[in-house]
Amino acid sequence: MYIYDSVQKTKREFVPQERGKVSLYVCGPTVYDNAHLGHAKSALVFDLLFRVLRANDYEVTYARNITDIDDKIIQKAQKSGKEIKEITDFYTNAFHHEMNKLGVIRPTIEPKATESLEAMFKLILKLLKDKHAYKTSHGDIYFDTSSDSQYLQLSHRFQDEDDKKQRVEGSLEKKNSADFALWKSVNDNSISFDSPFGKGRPGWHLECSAMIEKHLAKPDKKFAVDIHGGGADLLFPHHENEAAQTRCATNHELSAYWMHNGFVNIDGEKMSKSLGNSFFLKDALKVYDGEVLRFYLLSTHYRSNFNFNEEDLLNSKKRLDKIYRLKKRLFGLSFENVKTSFSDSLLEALSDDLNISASLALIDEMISHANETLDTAGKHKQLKLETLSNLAYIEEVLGFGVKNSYEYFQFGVDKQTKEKIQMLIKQRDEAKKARDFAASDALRHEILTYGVNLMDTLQGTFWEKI
RNA sequence: GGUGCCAUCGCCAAGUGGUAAGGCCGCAGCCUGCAAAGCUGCUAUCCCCAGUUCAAAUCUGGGUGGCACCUCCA
Repeated sequence: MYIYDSVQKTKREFVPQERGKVSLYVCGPTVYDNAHLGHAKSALVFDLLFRVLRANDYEVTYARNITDIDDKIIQKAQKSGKEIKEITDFYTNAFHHEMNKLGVIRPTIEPKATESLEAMFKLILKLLKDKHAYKTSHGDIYFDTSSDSQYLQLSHRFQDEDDKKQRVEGSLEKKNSADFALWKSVNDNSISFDSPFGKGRPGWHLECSAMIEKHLAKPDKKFAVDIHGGGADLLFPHHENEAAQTRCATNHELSAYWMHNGFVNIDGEKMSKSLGNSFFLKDALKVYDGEVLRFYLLSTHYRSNFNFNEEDLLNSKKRLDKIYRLKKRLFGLSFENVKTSFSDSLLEALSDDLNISASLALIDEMISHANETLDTAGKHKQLKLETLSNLAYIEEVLGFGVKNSYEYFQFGVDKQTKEKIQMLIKQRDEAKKARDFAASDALRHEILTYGVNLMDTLQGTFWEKI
């Protein structure tokens, strides 16, 4: 398996620290609002990585955190008068529900910040003891970036001297402008946690380092985890800061490989609430089948920036449709797993830094070949078994084609409409039998007004939502 | 201003030194009562200029254009 390491900026062979075992940590959502398409993209990319690692016979421990301590959450709580937990539980549940619809497998561990406070205290105490952190007169604790000679090497940056002075003069008793809060003390009645340093709240960056130490890190290894992932924007400052804390507080580096997924734009513009084009996943899921979104969001290489637009989504759906039509052609056949060269090729493509394009090309070729053979030699049993196995493999590794074909093609059509369509199809079949093509075409026209396409096959007439 | 990324057919998009994958759209044909679906065939020399090389979309230099990050952010 090969992975592009966005810190070393090269694609290199993936070798885990422990033979056959992989630890993977991905920065998850802050649960103060609904998940948007960018969250979906990130979750999907690492879901694919998770699946591909497992298909390569690795035993994977995959942790994706839930940030449930955050200023935005607190603001929301104060404004709405709700309890913090009420808010974070709501959005955490919504997130899980939506991920489920996207076919995202639950990570092995989903640590929460609120459950990792002890691990955070431990890190802070160690950093204070070793003079990598300092306390201000207000009781805040900062990480001293000048105490880490390797600071900024992860994100390949250097410090701007002028900028540095300006910002430090500005406020906060910070030693260096880049110093970041490990602990923010709270003196009033707002929400806080008790700690060895008094009441306060942890800094965001600390959370991930602490969870990794608590759940994944092994003391005798050079790196805390094998792979650390997240959105491209997290490389700096979030990952830089995480890496610095871990490096200074423990005897290991944070991660052996770093993976960053590209951003999702909408119609060429960055998603943002101020622009009003923020596309919440829950809204997209009302209009599109979760798997269509999964397929579309995964259809471009994970490192590229992704430009979301409806036209591309619909084109992409046509490609997924082909998988389901083939599946439909083989409906009812008993499954029997057969080894094929296709699965090897597919895994090879995916194992090359998740080369999805090469994988989809292989899938399309497999589908065409299967359809061609089924057209000419419909009773080709071996081919049918192989094709079923291939489709099963695609389901397992890519999560495409996991639904029932008929349900897939009827997404978003209510029961009443379905019955109506069935009735019209029945009438049309009768007209066809009577060779009254004028009547049959008129009925087809009527059915079309429901946004439905008809297909006459040897097995009968089927319909698909367009 | 600093740092970095990208530029391949009308659209989406692989390939990163050995002579351009795949999908959508389009055209022709097979199949079909007609369609749809499916199948077959056809469609690009890779932003521009210069260089390195037997060989470059792929490496180097210079342009042009787009984008991201610079301490809220997947």
